[in-house]
Amino acid sequence: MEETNTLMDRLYGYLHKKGLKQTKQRDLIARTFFSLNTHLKIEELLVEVQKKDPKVGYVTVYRALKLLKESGLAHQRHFGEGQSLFEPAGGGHHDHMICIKCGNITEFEDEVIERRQEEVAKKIGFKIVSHRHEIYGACPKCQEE
Amino acid sequence: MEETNTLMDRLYGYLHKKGLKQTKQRDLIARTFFSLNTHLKIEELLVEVQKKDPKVGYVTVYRALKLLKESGLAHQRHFGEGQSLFEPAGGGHHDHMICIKCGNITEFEDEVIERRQEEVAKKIGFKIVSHRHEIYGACPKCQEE
DNA sequence: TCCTAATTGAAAGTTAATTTCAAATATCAT
DNA sequence: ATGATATTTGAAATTAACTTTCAATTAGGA
Repeated sequence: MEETNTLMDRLYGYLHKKGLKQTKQRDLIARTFFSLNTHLKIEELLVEVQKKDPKVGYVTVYRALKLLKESGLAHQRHFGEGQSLFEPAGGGHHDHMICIKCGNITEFEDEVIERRQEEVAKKIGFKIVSHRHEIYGACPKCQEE
Repeated sequence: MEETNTLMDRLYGYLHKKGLKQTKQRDLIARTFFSLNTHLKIEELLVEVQKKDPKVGYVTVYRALKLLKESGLAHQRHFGEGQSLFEPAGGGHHDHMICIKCGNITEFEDEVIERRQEEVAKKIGFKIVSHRHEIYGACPKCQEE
């Protein structure tokens, strides 16, 4: 996968810059994460990783994701309650629509909302650093039933 | 406080309807919560409640807030990480701006964003049940320094 | 007042995240 | 290639926030 290799290179660059090491576990975890290219719980990624190497433990996946987050290559999301999800930080900014029935997550981006939000903040003199906008409801598939 | 009494009446109505009991602890907790009228962690509300009655425990505050939530008189929010916050559900819907320096929370509501969000969802056939829109950054006061 | 179901509070249990630590491993300098 | 050394790994222990359990207490209708 093309994209995965680019992201791996970025990871190697970060590791080198920080004096950290390249290990086979980290390599496997990051590669798996990037190629799945979706929103995953730590446990879910662990399962995928263990298909390749059953000896890798939860903590190693946990730490690898933490590292990816620090390096800017992954985002950690906290939808609703429960475990957090990680997603590769490939494209630009986007927000999320979460199906409360099947759990499916759709990304969206809307220029009008983004701009309007800037205006709302400016009006009260608030300086935006980040934001999250999540829409919960039923995806098309789950409305059929 | 006028508003507090109205909310207390709504609570009593709910309790009666559900066959639940009116107790001095619940009364104190709800009254304190409504009169503070802000975003509070369970622990924070506990501290306030204990100023009046030191014997009230964490679990009782926890359960009282759960009840207020079920009755629609409080909303539970999960900003960032850590503990959740509860706020009285007095007014209508609103979203939040959170200062990442001082923790101050400002509410906002914008018709343009609300409407636009409906359109975005409609476009992909997603049926909105709820949403949350949080803006993180620096409040006016924290930008001065 | 009495009876019964609801409530309280302390302690125990749960869930997800995080830290600790000894053994293993990667990288740097020979 | 070899050795020295700092990093990494994985299991187990710890933490943090929330939730449940259970015996004793209390509210409120009969």
